[in-house]
Formats: sequence, structure tokens, C-alpha cells
Amino acid sequence: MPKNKKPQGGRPARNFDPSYAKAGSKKPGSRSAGHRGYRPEETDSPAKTRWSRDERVAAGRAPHRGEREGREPHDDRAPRAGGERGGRSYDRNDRAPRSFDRNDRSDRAPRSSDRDDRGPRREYGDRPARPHYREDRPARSFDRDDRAPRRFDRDERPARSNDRDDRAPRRDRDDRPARSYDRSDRPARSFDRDDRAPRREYGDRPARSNDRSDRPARSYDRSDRPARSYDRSDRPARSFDRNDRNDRSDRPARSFDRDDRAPRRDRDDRPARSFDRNDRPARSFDRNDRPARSFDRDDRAPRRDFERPGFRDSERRPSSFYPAKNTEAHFTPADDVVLERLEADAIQADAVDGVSFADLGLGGNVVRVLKELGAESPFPIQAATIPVVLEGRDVLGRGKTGSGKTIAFGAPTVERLMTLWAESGKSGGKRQMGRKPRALILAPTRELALQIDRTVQPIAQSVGLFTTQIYGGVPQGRQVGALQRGVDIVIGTPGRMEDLIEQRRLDLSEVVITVIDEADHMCDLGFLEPVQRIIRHTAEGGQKLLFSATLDQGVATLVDEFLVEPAVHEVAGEDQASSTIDHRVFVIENRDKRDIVAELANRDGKTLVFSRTRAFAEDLTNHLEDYGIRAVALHGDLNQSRRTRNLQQLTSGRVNVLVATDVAARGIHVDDIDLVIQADAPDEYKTYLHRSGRTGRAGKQGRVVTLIPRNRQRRMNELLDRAEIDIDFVDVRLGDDLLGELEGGLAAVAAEVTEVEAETVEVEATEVEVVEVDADNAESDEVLAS
DNA sequence: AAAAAAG
Repeated sequence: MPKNKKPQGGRPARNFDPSYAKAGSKKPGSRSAGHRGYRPEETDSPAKTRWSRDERVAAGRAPHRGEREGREPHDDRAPRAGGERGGRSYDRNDRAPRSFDRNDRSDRAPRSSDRDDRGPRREYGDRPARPHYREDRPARSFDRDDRAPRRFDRDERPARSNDRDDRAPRRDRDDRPARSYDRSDRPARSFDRDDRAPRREYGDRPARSNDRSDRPARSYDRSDRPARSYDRSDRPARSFDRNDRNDRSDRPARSFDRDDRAPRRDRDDRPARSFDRNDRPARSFDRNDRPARSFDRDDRAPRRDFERPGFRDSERRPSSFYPAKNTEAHFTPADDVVLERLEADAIQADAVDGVSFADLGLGGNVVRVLKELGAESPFPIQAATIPVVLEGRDVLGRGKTGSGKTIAFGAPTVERLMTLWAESGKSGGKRQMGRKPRALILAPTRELALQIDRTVQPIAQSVGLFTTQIYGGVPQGRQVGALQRGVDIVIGTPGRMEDLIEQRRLDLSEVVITVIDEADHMCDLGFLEPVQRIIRHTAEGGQKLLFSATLDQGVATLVDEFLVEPAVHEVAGEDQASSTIDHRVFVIENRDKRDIVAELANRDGKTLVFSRTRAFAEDLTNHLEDYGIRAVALHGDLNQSRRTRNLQQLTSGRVNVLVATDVAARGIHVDDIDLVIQADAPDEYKTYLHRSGRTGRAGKQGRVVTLIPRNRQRRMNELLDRAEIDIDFVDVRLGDDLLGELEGGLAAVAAEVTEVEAETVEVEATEVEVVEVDADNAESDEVLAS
């Protein structure tokens, strides 16, 4: 049956058919209380009317409602709880039936995920009914007996007993100790992180101060460090045995005990190390005289100018693209190893001058399309990875946010498919029906998959290859249709990909190039296993490309299982925190958060606001609109068409403010976002870097403001340490000139950048350093989890 | 907590 058609005749699909819930329908959505999509026959408030500000205040949604002490008011909790809201009955029994399923918002009048389409019930009504809407809920404490009669047609649900009495065990709520939704009487729950037991451990660490200024002399002066050799051969024997990976015994005095971590901060007691370029054993950038590269570059005709023997730095012109950096002070990570066993090739940012895409080995058609896409000449990460991908090698690519990674893997993937095709003698043919995909690109979010396709599709088309998007949230019909017609490159997200594989509509057995974008994130819990399963469906021995701005140890699992002698490439001295992004941290009163966000967003220019939860993203969006600021939301509670539309509204400039969860943290490119506001601070430094990376793209200026409550300063400090960002916090209050405060930070940028770069270099310089950063991270995650 | 599947 055609996927997009409503079933003919009968009524089997009523609950699954969105059209039943559409506007204008006399009996919209579900007609039963507590059911998704439920709409009462006629309500006292007109369906499409937004709450006035007063109403919001009454409901506790407007600013300045009192926050309880010790509670970190993630405002997203309020709508569910409701017990503390003024002007509202606290007696649960006189409330209309209310769902506490956070996903079921059907009965919430004022909350809508749809900015333009205010009828919340309609909003959720077009989702297919959840079959287990009741069974999977934990016991609830409110009395159902006063509920309005349930109105759905019971006849349609045969197997279900309508006799409430026989459901006693689940229904009888009186035997539970009074559960209250009034937050004030919850005993042991505190949102004050400082009084959580495990966190206390931080308190007895010795020399850790949040005052950055009183840190024990941390020197960024490269010259004052005693000579450290980068000659690998003189490092204390380090095991590269994979099985030995976790054996850190060969590392010098490393402790994971936080209590004695202090020594690590003191960099003076490190074994002789120098960042003085001049005292390093002669390092050559001439690839031809590198000793131990596992692949032989010498037998390639030198395609790149900078590969030519004898090519010197002085022959390079300064990059016109990357903002002027002090290359003199720049450390060049020679043997920077990001991942164990892997040697990272660092390409100089200015090494690409005079190099063209054609020089890198791309064909005429591809080069022409790249030009049309606005890519005239390669960015460093592209220059670094394209030739290697074309060689057929596995590649790990790390380039900062906005540095052009999509083309870095997209263009050579297309070119390589053509090469392979030619080699197999099949080239030049027309599109063959049912042709199986030969390349696969995986991304963590639908928006990113879409965006990648927008770049790759034209490149592929230029040489007669076809792409299709395989992601969820939309009917699969089109996708399956495309697969049946024959597709060369599939681009999508893991869920739908697996779904179609299971349905045997997607056959990856001929996929010889697999790209994992945001690879480190794709190795996170919840993503890793699906990704592994999908890759296992691809052709054995196929080429694998892993890319991310924050590529780190996290991808080891994938690397171990799927990659063979991967080449690791990155851009030298590059750091997300450097150069074009001005970072600010405002210490605020939590109750002022939404107002402060509003004041910061109340400006010209595109602003992206990050929230930790979907609910708070909604809340903030509402709040901004109350301020008269046009804003839309982007998060997983919205259906896909709305997600796409809302993002499009920011891209097109119809709205200037997008409030998003971390769905928008990675990869999403919107031109000219010049301010990122983190309404909730991220938990991971990598998240910080990716969120920040939505601004300051392609060398443009950008600003990032992170709002934190007083009690988060220490955590934030630690996070910024890992992100290699050194900035001071600013106490701000609601009345302050916040935008002025924002400007105030600009002067400090230059100095910061220098420092940040120095530190970056340090981390990139040795494995031990990188591992430390990661371990540090993992460690604190552990602590936080406990 | 969020993300990723539901003809």
C-alpha cells in the first residue's frame, strides 16, 4: 500500500491518521481525556488564543515567580509539578484529568510546541496514539474518580476491561504514602549541587580555586620550560599494544585520585618539556623524509605544492581565510597523537594557499560544483583529508567547528566512488534500478543529515550519482522509493537506517565507504551500538571515515573494530575556542534566567539559545515571545516538519532567535549566528565547544554567553579548563546593561586567544596530555553520576 | 537530559 495514502474505507487507522486531528475537524484528535490529542468539546478559552502575560504569571510561567531555596529552578519542571504555582488549586482532585506523562502534553492548554499553531492539542494530536499510554506509566497519585467520563469508544478496544474494580492493585492509590507534587514538601531532593554528597569530595581537594587569578603560577611562556623532547624514541617506553590500552602503568606518576591531582596542575614539575620550537630536534614538514609513516607517500606524484621536497614555510602566503594568527608563536604539533596508536598529521592552516581542489585529486565536475557551493579553494582540513580519502585509506579527521568537514569527506567520497566504479569497468552507465548504495554517511541528528545531503547531493549529481536521505520522523515511502530506483549514497540517522535494514528495504552489503560524522558523539551511549550494527552491515573491508571537531579517545571502539591503519588528520594549532569566538560567563540568579536571556536576545542579529531540556526550550520560547521577541524552538518534542520549518525560519531570517536543545549543538550551520546563549550550562566541555561552534563559523566573529547560577561556578571552571578556555566570570543582575556587558568582553579577546593557543598546543602535543584531559572528564562524569 | 524508528 502506498505509504502516504490514508487507508481506503473502514476505520482501522483512525488513531494513526493525523488528518483526524486536523483543524476544522469537528471531532478532532482523541476524544478521551488523558489521551494524546485530546480536545474537550468546547473549552472556556478559545483554542488558538495565547495566554496573556497575566495568565502566565498566574500559572507561574512568567518571570519572577518565587523560587524555592536550594532548588535549581530548571523551569522545565514547573509545568509538570504545578503545585507551587500561584492562583491555581493545589487540590489535585478538583483538577481536570491531567497527564503526568511528560510526553503527553495533550491536556496542557498553554503549552504548545508549535509557535505558529497554538492549539496544543492539535499539535500532538497528529501523532499516532501511543498504545501503552497507560500501562507504562508509574503509579500516579491523583484520584481518578472525579474525572470526566471517559469518552473514547471502548468498543474499539476489545481486550481491555472496563471494569475499574478489577484493576484495583494498580488503581488504588491510597495505599501509597502520600505522594505530593508540591515541591515544598519533598524532603530529600535538592538541586543545590553543593549539598550533594558525592560532590563534596571536590571540597576537600587541596589547591583548587575557582578564582582563576590565584592559580599557582601557570606559565604559558614556552621558553621557561625545560627542554622537552618530542622525539618519540626517547620517551619512556610506552605501550601501544591494544590489549594494553588500559594499562597506564607505563605512564609517569599518574593518579586518578583527585586528592593528589594538584601536582598535575603544576606544570613545572613535568619532565623536561619545551615549547620552544627552536630547541626541538629537527622537525621536518617535508613528508618525504618522514621516517615511519606506515603508508608510502613517496610513490605518489606530489600533487600538492607544499609536499614538494624542499618546500619551505616561507613560500607560503598567509591564509586569506583564517584570521591572522601569530604563526611565530604557533606550536606545530609534530607527532601529535590524539588517539592511541594513531599518529595525527597536522596540516598548517596556511599550507593550503595556492592549492586547488583539483590539485587534491578531485575531478572537474566535482570541483565545479564545489565552486558553485561557494568552496573556491580547499580549507586546511579538506586539503589534509581529501587526498588520503582518495587513496582509499581509513581516515580520522578533526577540524574545528565550521572548518569545512562536510566537504572534506563528502567530495572525496563521491570522487572515490567514481574511481572504484571506473576500476570495476561499470562506469558510464545510466542509473540502474535497484542499484545498491555504495556509500553511507551517518549523522546524529536529522537536521544534520539533511544538511549533509544538501552539500553532498549536488556533488554526487555532478557525476551522475544519486543520494537519498534516510532519517526518521517522516514517512518512509519516499526513502524506500528512492532506494528501489537505485541510490549510490545514503545519508541519514541510525534509527531509520536500522529500521529499513530490518525491513530489508535497505541493503548496505555493497557499501564500500562509510562516513561517521560527529564520530565521537556517535560513540556515546545510545548511539554506539546502533552505529556498530549498521556498520556491520556494510561490506567487509570497506573504507571508513570518522570526522568530528572533538574527535577523541571515545571513538576507539569503532576504530578498533572497523578501521585499518587509519590516517589521522587535523589542523595544526587549531582550537574551537580560539580566534573568532568571544566567550563570556555570566553568573546570575536562577530566577532571572529567562529575563536575562530575553534581554540578551533582544537585539539585531541571529541568536541561538541552548537549553538543557525540551520543556525549558519551549518555556523560554514562550517567554521571549512575551517580550515581543520573535522566537522559535527546535527540539525533539516537535514533529519533523516543524523542526525543519523552525530551523529554516532562523536560516531565512524570518526569526532572529532559535531556542534549541542540544539537537542543534552539533554540525548545524546557520549563516551569521553572532550570539550563542547557553541558558543552561552544558555538562560536557565537548558540548560547550560544539554549541559555541554554531557561531564564529568560517572565520567570522561570534560571541558565546553562558549563564550559570552561583553554585555552578566550580563546575563551570572545570569545564572551561577542559575546553581550554580561560575567562573570568561576571556577576550580572537583571537591571544591568547586559548587552553592554557583552561588548565589554571584546577587548580581552586578543589576550585570551594567545593564551588559549598556548594551552591547546600543550594538550595536543602528547598523548599523555590528551589522555589526561579525557580521564579528567570521565572522572568527573563518574563523580557526577554517583 | 537529549538524541535516534514506528505503513
